[in-house]
Order: sequence, then C-alpha cells, then structure tokens
Amino acid sequence: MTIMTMDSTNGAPQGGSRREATRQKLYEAAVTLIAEQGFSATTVDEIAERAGVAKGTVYYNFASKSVLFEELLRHGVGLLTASLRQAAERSEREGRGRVDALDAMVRAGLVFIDRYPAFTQLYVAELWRTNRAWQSTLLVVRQEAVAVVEGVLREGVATGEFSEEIDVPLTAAALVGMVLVAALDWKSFQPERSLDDVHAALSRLLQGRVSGCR
Amino acid sequence: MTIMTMDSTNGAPQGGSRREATRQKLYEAAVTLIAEQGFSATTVDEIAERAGVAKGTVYYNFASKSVLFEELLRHGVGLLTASLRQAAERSEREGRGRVDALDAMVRAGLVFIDRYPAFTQLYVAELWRTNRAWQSTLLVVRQEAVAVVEGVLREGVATGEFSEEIDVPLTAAALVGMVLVAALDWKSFQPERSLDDVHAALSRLLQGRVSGCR
DNA sequence: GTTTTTGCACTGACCAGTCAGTACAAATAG
DNA sequence: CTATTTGTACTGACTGGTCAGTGCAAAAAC
Repeated sequence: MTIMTMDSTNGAPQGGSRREATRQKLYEAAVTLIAEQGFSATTVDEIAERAGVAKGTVYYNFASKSVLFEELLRHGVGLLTASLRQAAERSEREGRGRVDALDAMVRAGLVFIDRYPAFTQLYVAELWRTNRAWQSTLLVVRQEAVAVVEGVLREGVATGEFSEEIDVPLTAAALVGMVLVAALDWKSFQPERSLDDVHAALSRLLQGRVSGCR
Repeated sequence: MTIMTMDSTNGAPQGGSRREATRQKLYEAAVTLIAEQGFSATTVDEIAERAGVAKGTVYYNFASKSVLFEELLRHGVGLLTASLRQAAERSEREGRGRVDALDAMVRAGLVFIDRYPAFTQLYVAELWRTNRAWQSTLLVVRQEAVAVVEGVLREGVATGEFSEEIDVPLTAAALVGMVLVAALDWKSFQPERSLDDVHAALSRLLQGRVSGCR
C-alpha cells in the first residue's frame, strides 16, 4: 500500500533521490506500525525491519524516532488539506453551490481515508493527546485542515446559502469528526461497503434528510 | 474529579471497602495519565505515584497493567451507555418524538464528556487500534454504546419519523462520531464555551438547519 | 571520491512485574 | 485481660528484559 508520494519536504533538489526512496519506505513502514500499535509501542527495529533497511539507515535519515513521526504527520496532513482544498475549488469552479462544495469535501475526505486508512487512524489517535512532543505540530496541522471547511462554511453564510445562526468553528469540527469517525467505522467494522454507499449516507445526514426537515 | 463509583466487582461482601477506595484512586490516576500519554507511554510507577500508593499495590489490586486498563474501559463505557439509555427512555416516557430522543442523547453524550473528558479522550484514541490485547473488550463495549443510538433510529424509521432510506448502523456511527469529535474539540480548543452552546450547534446540524433544507 | 547504506556489537536508561517483609485489625486461645 | 494467630492491604527494593540511540568499518551506489 503506497502511503504517500513525496513532492518536496524542503528546497532540496533531486539528485539525492535514493535517499527519498528510503525515506518513503520508512514512512510507509512507520505509518502502519504506529497506527496498529501506537507510537510508544512501536520500536525503531520493527520499523527498519518492515522497511527492509538497516537500523543505522533510520538514524542516517532522521534525527530520532519522534522526528520521523513528526515529518510523517506533517506530510500526511499536507496531502489531506490539499485534497480538501482541491475538491472545494473544483466544485466552485463548476459553479455549484456551497452545499455541493461541502459534499465534495466529504467525498474527498472519504477518498483520502480509503487510500490512507492507517494514517487516519494514527492521526485520530494522537490528535487529542496532551503533553506530547509533537503536540504543537499536530495543532497547527489540524487547524489547517479544519480551516478549509470553515472557509466554505463562512462563504456559504455570506451568500445566504447557510443559516446565519450556525457556529462556524464548531460546525466545521463536527463535520470533520463525522466524516472521520464514520469512515474509520466503515473501514474497521464494515469494510465490504462501497465508498459511494458511505458517501450517500453521510450526504443524507448532512442535508438533514434524516429527521424529515421541518 | 470523581471518575466512577463502584457497585460490585464480584460477590465480595463489604468489609474490604478499603480496597475499593484504592482501586478508585488507581482508576482516576490511570485514566488521566493514559489519556494524556497513551497506554504504552504511561508507566505503572507513574500511575502508582499519582494515586499515592506503592507500585506493589497496583499489582495487589490488578493482575497487570493491561487488566487495570481493561477494567477501566469496561466501567467507563458502562456509565456512558447507561446515561444514553436513560436519556432516550426519559424522552420517550415524556411522549416526545424520536428526534427529541436523539437530541436528548446528544446532550447526554455532551454531559458525559464534560464530566469525564479524559476517559473520552482515551476511548477515542484506542478504539481503532488493531493488534492490541484489549481489542475485543473495546469492540464489545463500542457496540453496546452505538446500539443504543441504532435502537432509537430504527424506532424512528418504524414510526415514520425518520426517512426509510437512512442507513441505520452507519448513521449511528456518524452521529456518535460527530458528538465525540465536536466535544473533544470543544474541550481542547475552546473550553470557555458552555454546554448549551455546543448542544445548540449540534442540534442545528442534526436537524438539517444548516444547509437550509430542501 | 562522495554519498548512502549495511551489519552488528554495545550502552545506559527505563520499566513491567516480583517478592520478602511491614502494619494492623479482628478473631481465637489461654 | 493478655498473648498468639490469621487474613488483608500495602510497601519498595530488586530483577530481567527491552529499546532508543551510538560507533564504526566495510560495502554499494552514483
């Protein structure tokens, strides 16, 4: 399972492309192991073994276990926000309303989780922890993702598509949570269902077609 | 913060009430520490220290670190389901509809999380992990909680209050997720808000008053 | 010839779980 | 009433193992 494709972490040109490939293998190994067992329960030896490299290579490429993890986090959330933003923009370019944009983002979220379930698992598990080294990284990264949803909500309120009484930050968080948890449940407890199926159920909930609408 | 009150673990009479008090202290110490740091990163020494007992006492009262954790989980989720069920029943007894029952459960969920934030944090962080000893415990316990919501949804569909096209298990999971994540966000990122405030925002989302209703 | 990776032995901190022993109250015996 | 035993709850030093991170020489890779 390919976890993520590298574009650029820093301004480094290519050339050292072999290194990038090694890093990639390490990310992939780490993300599944940490998702399954948690950060502390996962050993560097395990990560190296699963990636098929020597332990020394891990430390040649990353300063420490937690630095490896932080870079993993940053990268993964980068992919998610890019995907969300793209979905919202595409919907907008096509001239649909904000409701459709929201729906497109729900779908983009599901597609992401479908492709990178381990990353999602790990993200949820670590997000609300306090007292951890990467807490600040995580906070920034969360804000970026939620901000995309907030943006669409705010625009919708401005254009009158959404009710003015909605609480933008809280509603955005709730929406993200809804998709996250529903998708994780889908993957863990009823993996046979199709993405469209899950998307349809969430759309219905989102558009208030559950409780009838008054 | 009182985490939970004991009733009976086995058929033991009272008399050994001192033991119960110690267990209680250990639960409370463990729940916050594990919520903050995760299971593996939390040491038994830390738990003992925060509880104000010697390490040996932990092992006098629990077979192992993970048994302590499992009992903690079971107890906590027991409290949550009881509270959800009670909310649904109360609403039903008062002859309100299923929409109100759902709303009452959302509120009950928020009240629970407000009272036991650490437990909720810990629960979410561990729920989707695989390959862990307490995986089965967690699964059973999750099903119990979600089942309460599913029950109300199913009744609502039967009485025609909810659309027949809703996907009961998935919608139940999404609702639970929505409340869980919104509440954790509330506690972590905007703790100054009132419960009523958060409840109102979620109610609106639940009743489709966000996207206007068509 | 420079960069990257390998393989492997090693260290030192940390930690789950153990165990011999303490404290003390309540029961039993003398 | 005093002495002894028994059971329960707890203590904290100790052990055996685990694991992040190091050091380094030699091999690939480019």
